[in-house]
Formats: sequence, C-alpha cells, structure tokens
Amino acid sequence: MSLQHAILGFLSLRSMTGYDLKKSFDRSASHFWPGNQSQIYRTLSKLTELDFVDVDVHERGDLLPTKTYSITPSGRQHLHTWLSTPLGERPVREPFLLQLFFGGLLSDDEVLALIQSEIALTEDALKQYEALKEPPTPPESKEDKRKVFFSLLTLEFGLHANETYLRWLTSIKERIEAQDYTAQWTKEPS
Amino acid sequence: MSLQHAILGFLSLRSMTGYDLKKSFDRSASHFWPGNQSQIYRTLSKLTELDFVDVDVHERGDLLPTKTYSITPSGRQHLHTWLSTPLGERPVREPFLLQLFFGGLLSDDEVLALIQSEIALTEDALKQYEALKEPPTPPESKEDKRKVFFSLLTLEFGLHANETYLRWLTSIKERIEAQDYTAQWTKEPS
DNA sequence: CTGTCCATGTAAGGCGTTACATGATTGT
DNA sequence: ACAATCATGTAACGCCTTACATGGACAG
Repeated sequence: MSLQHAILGFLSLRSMTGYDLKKSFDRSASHFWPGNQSQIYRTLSKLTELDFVDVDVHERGDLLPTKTYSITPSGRQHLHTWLSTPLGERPVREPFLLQLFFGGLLSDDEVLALIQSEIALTEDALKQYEALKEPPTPPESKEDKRKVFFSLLTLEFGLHANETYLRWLTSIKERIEAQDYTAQWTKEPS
Repeated sequence: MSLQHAILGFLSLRSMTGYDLKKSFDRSASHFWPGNQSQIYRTLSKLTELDFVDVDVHERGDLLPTKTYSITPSGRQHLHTWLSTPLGERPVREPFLLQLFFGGLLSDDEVLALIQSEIALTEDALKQYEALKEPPTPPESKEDKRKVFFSLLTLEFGLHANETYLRWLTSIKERIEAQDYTAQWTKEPS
C-alpha cells in the first residue's frame, strides 16, 4: 500500500540509490515502516514506470550499474496528495491478541510464558526508544525545528504505545498469577 | 500467517460452516484479526488438505453443497503448538506515522486535518469498545470465568491502546496549534 | 417484489518475505 | 585472509483485498 509513498518521501529529501534508501529506512523509518531490500528495488522499478521517479544510470563495466533515483514533479504531486489525504479505517492484525483470545485452551503457565516473552520484547523496544531520545540537537532554524519535530513524533508514539502496552501486560500477568480472572473495568466503581 | 490458526481456534470451540466462521470473526475477532470471506474459504480448503480439519458435505441439489468443518486431533495439536509458542518480533506498519514523519512537507492546516480525522476514527473505536464493556454476564463457573476473561482481554487492550493514542493525538494537535514544535520529553526536567 | 440472510466459491492483482546470486572495494 | 560495505537484482511463494458470480428461502 504505502512503501511507494515512503520511498517517494525519502527521495523528496534527496536523490539516492536503492541501497541508500534501504539505509534510510533502517536508520529512521524501521520503527513504523520496515523497508525490505528486494521490495525496494521492485518498487523503484514500478515508480519509474509510473514516471514518479527518474533514474540516472552510471555504468560500472561488468558490475551492475549504479542507479541514482530522483523524484519527478509528478511524483512530488502524487506524494503530496497521499500525504494530505486522511487514511480512514485500517485493519488491525495482532497475533498476540489472537493467542490470548484463545488462551482458555492453554494452562496458566503456558499463557504466562507467552506474556513474559511479550514483556521482554516490549522492554527491549522501550530501551531502544529511550536511547534515541534527545539526540544532540544544536540550535536550529524555525523551519528545521518544525521538520525535526514531525520526525520525532514517531518516536514519541513508539514510547507511549510501548509504555501502555507494557503496563497492560504486567497487569494481566499479575491477575493471572493471582488467579483473579476479572477484567479491569469490572473493578472500577464507575 | 495466522488466519489458519484463528480458524482452527474457532473450530476448536464448535464445528461450523465457512459462513458461520465469517460471522464469528465479525462478531468477536474483527477488532484484532479481520476475517476476509474469500480468504476464509481458501484457507479452509488448505486446512483440509493438511488434515487439520474434516469436512462434512451436505448436498443441496443444484445449489452448492453446505459444508460443515470440524477440527481434527492433528489440527488441535497444531493449534496448541502455535498458541503456546511465543511470537518474537513482528514488523510494525503504521501508515499514519508515515504521513506524520513526512509532515514537514505539509502545511500546519493539512497536518491538523490528518490528525483531526485520526482523532475522529479513534473516538469512534473507543465508543464501540465502551459499548462492548460489561456484557450481561450472569454468575459463571470458575472455568467459564477463565475462558471469558481471556476473550475480554482483547477488549481491554483495544480500550487502553485507543485511549493512549487519543491522548497523544490531542497533545500533538495542541502543540501544532500553539506552533510549539518540541517533543514532549524535551520539556520534562529529567 | 425487494431486500436480507444463508452459503458457496473463482480470478486477478498487490504487497511482503525469504532465499539466492554476483562482484568490487575497503578495513582489520 | 576475512568480513563488512557498496550495489544490484531474480524467483518463488504466501497472504490479503477486491470484485465478480450464483441462487434458494423468507420477511416486510
């Protein structure tokens, strides 16, 4: 659906090769949109066909040529349209919730092991987000500050989402350990 | 990846037709795992090939026959293995974060419109979760209570996740309206 | 007589993953 | 000598979506 747009987004910042794009994804987008190497190359071919990007080919003898991709005006427009169009409802797919939903078929110990593993993953993710907090940002211009702001928002989201998730995981772990099989809201005197 | 397991999960509760499965998904799993009709039928065929389900065919003259699917012992075992195996890291794909990440290319008004739409969707989702809270549950046996508990957990998750999301969306909306382009954590005197 | 429910499927296409394949250059 | 980095791709397969197609039964 949107790898195309992610690529156009990066190319709107600067022209680069497929290889550089892959690095851009890994460095700054992998937390909310992973970029698969072979898919990046296939998508670049398609974007070229669609005239959303131009290619500059540098031959290298018997090696495959290096190709530098640039966004075209039409690509820029396409990107802008996508960026400014609200998305509408999107399907949710949470395999862990699927496991929990059928948790009745497992023993408490088995469920606790699942939860524990999920807690460990979440704590790891949180550590990584914490490490990315407050990168060395010297005084910037107002426009720069605004650009940086938007890219930092994705980290903010990751932090909040994972913190909430971790709290919830811990709470269900505790309830199961106490064999207290009640939903949280049944306790609150609403 | 897991529609197979979701189907096996439902069939482990009772045998049913593809049509009934679709209704089961819509009624109780669509919040964390949507079940696409045509995919359900194709997956049932595959599960049959794998001997994870059995089919009971009821001919109906010139109509397509009705087929009742049941889980086999081997299917039950496969399900149990999947349910009790921790998942490991899974990729995240959040198109809205992708839009925000490149928000620097949009005007404040355009970004605010995106956020507003996302807020509306989230409020809607929250309303639906609220409506599902506390369904009429007469006194149950201990085992029943445990089973219900696990299925209610998915609603709990939906509530918490959406509440957190909504709070965050509101906070970024306010910051943009105030033209205060600072990440939240840069304010906290850590 | 119109629409909703019951009940089944096929076809085509897009998106994503994994594995495989090549080969120069640079650093340890 | 060996590994990492630079740089490109193909092939095969799986999952998911959308659209299309059929047709009886029953309720308003």
